[in-house]
Amino acid sequence: MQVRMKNRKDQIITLALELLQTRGFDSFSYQDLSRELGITKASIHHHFPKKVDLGVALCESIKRWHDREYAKARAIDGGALDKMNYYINTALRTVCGIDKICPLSSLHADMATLPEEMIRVMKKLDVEELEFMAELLQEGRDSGEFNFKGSIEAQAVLCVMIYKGALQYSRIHGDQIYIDAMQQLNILLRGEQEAQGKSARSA
Amino acid sequence: MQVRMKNRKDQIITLALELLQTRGFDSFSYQDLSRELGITKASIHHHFPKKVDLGVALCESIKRWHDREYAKARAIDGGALDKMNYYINTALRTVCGIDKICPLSSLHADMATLPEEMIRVMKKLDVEELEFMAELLQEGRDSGEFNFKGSIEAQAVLCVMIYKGALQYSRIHGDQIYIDAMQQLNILLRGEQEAQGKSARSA
DNA sequence: GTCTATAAATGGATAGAC
DNA sequence: GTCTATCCATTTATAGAC
Repeated sequence: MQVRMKNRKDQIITLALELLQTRGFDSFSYQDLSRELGITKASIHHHFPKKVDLGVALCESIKRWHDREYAKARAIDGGALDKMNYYINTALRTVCGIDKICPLSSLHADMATLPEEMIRVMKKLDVEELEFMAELLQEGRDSGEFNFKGSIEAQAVLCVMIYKGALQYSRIHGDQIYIDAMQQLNILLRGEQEAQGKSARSA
Repeated sequence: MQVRMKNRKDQIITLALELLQTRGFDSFSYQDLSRELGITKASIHHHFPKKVDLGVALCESIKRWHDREYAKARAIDGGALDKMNYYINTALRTVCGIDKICPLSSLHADMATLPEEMIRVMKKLDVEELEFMAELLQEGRDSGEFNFKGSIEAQAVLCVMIYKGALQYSRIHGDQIYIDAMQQLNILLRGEQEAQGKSARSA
């Protein structure tokens, strides 16, 4: 599956990220990593002495992923909806596959048991994601592509909750619920306009 | 805090539910329960031999809570929005307080590690919640109180994702994000109408 | 960087006395 | 229904050899 090309540290992070998204930070162990990588627990401890070290590395990895995907989305040749679509339905959807949730959602759920260091980064990642959404919403509203009511900030909050929730629910109830949620989000953003034809039907 | 009036079994369930909402099913132990209740682990095992037994009891408790609150909401003397408001902003918001998430959201996050028995009930609870939302949305649309676009089912999915997400985010980022999300949900449901005055401003 | 070995603590669980 | 005592597996973590 994975073309053994990265160094061990990156291999561990890649696998740990996957386990974070499927089981949660508390619910995967050094033993899980050791088994799947074919090295001992002690070796993992060599790269990440304490689990919190691994946790912080995971947060940093998520941060890099975010920055990379925000940049790719911004570079999309198209409107705000195209950019948002790329981020949600290509970028996020791809790292989640059929059985994983957004890594940030996973951290949210484990909040009460996470070390303080991880909480701080997690909060920052949340804020950055909301700012990115707000940026796209502003762009879409300015261009006339979007027609939602209410403040940009409140709408950004709504968007994030919807697509993260859709990923969580689709893991349990299958693809259709994700499709439903995304289609409804589309309608919601476009406001008065039609979903497909963009043909304004002003009463 | 808790007026020692219920039997042990109920005391355990009450506390376990709280721990489920704060830490997640995998991340609280018989030891946690034992410590806070002042009885030994062995005593807890007497009431719930295996943890899955406790888990199933928790699911059943959530189910009873749901049925009770759905009934109370339906009995509200008012429109669909009042009923929805009761369920979300009174019932759910109260059991979550400032530091807890919706118990069903907690189970969602732990999905990969939960025993099959719990998954089955969890799915059923999800479906029932979506049906309840759909019922309120239908009522509101019929009465003209709501003006959202798209199918009832898709909109129900959206609502659930929004209020559950709002509870998760507010635990991390404080009340304001919850208020923002709820206000935006309100606007979204009323559609063309104004949020407060209900004065139709049909262009 | 990886291993063996091992420690110390925790978690789920059971047996049997009171 | 609650306790003491105990078991076994797992988890995080460290020491030290190769």
